[in-house]
Amino acid sequence: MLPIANCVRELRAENGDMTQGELGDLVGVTRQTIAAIEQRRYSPSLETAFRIAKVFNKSLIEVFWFDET
Amino acid sequence: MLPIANCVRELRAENGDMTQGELGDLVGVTRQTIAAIEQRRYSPSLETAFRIAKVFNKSLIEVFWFDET
DNA sequence: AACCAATGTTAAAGATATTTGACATTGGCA
DNA sequence: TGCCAATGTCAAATATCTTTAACATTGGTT
Repeated sequence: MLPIANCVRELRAENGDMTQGELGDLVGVTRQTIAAIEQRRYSPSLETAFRIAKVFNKSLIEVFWFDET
Repeated sequence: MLPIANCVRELRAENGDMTQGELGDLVGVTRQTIAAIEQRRYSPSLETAFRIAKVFNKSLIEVFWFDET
């Protein structure tokens, strides 16, 4: 498993059941990229991480963090 | 210019004049990678950004930020 | 049951990050 | 002056992220 965890899926749910596609459009990436990030198949670029956090009005470190364990 | 700025060079100076090579060793990347990040030739991966911040006991967002302008 | 939106998933191609090895430049110090 | 460490820089190779296109699965609704 990649060392970086996130709560993107939860944030989508909390924000009016936003879909992966809608979030991708707001961030400027595809829905497959959002899916891969949520499933931790890879961690996003720093730029994509900043943009995702901004959509939810959160700081990057509230959305992404190092997963100890 | 890339949209993400950082204060890595300043942090190295504040921490006993740490060299690019020493920081690279601590982070697990090469000195060329540190040089490229400082010069904003590209922005690091999210993982590399987290590791750099940790070396200086800083939060990622204290070391890297979106450069408005 | 049939339909439809959302999500899972994969392969191939493209873009970007990182490494490796090499050589140039600079500044301090013996 | 000559040496040496630190940094700048470049090209080629490798790794990782992202896109595009396609098809499968799931769950809800009519």
